Amino acid sequence: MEAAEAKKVPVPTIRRIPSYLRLLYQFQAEGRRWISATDIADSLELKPIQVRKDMAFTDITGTPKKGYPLGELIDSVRRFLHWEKLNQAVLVGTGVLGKALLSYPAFLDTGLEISAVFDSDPSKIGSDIGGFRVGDVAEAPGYVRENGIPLLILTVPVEAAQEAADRMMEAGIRGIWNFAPVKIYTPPEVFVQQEDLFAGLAVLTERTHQGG
Amino acid sequence: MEAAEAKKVPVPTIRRIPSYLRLLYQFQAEGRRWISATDIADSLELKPIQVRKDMAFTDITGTPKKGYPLGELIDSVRRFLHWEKLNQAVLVGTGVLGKALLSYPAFLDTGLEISAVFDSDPSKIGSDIGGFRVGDVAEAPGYVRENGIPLLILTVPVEAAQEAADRMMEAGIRGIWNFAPVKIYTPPEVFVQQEDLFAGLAVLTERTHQGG
DNA sequence: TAGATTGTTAATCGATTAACAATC
DNA sequence: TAGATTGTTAATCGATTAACAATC
Repeated sequence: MEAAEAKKVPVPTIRRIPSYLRLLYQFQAEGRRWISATDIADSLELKPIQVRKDMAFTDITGTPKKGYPLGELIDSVRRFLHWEKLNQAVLVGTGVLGKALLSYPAFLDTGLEISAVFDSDPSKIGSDIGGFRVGDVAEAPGYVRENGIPLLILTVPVEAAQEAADRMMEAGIRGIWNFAPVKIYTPPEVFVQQEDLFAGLAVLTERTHQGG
Repeated sequence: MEAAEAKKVPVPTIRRIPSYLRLLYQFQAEGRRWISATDIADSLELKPIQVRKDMAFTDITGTPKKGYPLGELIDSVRRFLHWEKLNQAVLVGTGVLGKALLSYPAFLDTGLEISAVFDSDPSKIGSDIGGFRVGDVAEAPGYVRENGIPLLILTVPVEAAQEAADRMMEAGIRGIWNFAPVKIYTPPEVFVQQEDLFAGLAVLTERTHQGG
């Protein structure tokens, strides 16, 4: 017999929540104390019912007529995303995309902490990129194992992605943020978030040509 | 009275199709002539019925028992995405993300052509980034209007995104690929593809903590 | 031929939206 | 108080999956 499984939160809900959080910080900067689902929905062109349904997945409790207490709502949303604590990651692959992520200013307040950076290119190993000293990818698994790093940001070329992922999974990686435009195969306990620029480009070109 | 509207293709379908296309190029490199939905599904860990349903939105016709003729299928998929012809874009904002996109090697075969690059920072205007000479953003609307550029790649900071989008829409931009993590408001005829890194990060952190 | 595969029609599943009682 | 808003339960909508006849 099994314990009752907590119902999985729908992916579309998870994806909307960071946009709510950004808005909540804005409202906070404006000195607001209470925020209703209607306030959020109006700003993001969503329906209030959808915002309420999403918020119900966090542990916030609203107050009829007033909405949600802003400070508590921010905390609740951050806990939901696990952004209230540090999420340590190693980044493998210092091509243009890897470099961009290393210098991306907006990862503050997400709890994402890139704690080490690796590459296989001897001409890059030992160099400094965005304040990180680039290590030899051969040393990455040891680093991950010793420090119990849960997350891998994978920004290597397509041909190198599966091999790199395999080595890091052996070292205990639990989740992979994959920017290489290729499917990587993992056992069910390792989660892969595929970031596919071409999927986005496809939606752009297909939809822009509609009726145009 | 209206003409019968062509049924809109579901966004999840559009997003999967570039991954099919990459795989088809691989099969082509291996010398294959016929590809079945099962071949594709096995490689991508999808169900064959889903691949067949997706392919039905392109203009390919398969052959029972054999599958799809590979060359025709590639053409059909590229036409579906409008990647068989040039998709001209201007890029505004040469921060880390903009630079990365300008140097991103994988945009070949997508029909995306960045034809000009602009920034508002005087220290960047006139400089060379990834082989592009950076123009003054003030000149961007004129360039877009004169050349009939349909697409805008928006990689400016959050605070500048709406204003930049507004100027470019006045100049006739039809679709916006927005990398700034903020909602931009557009009239219904201008399509926005929001590329939100934080949405992806949210899925990664939420799912990786599940049961872990 | 027999069996693998397509394309179509129907069933299922899951997310969004609506309705509404409770309430500060 | 009256009205705006929450949280819950039900209805709708759209995408995925199943079933199956047609067929090379």
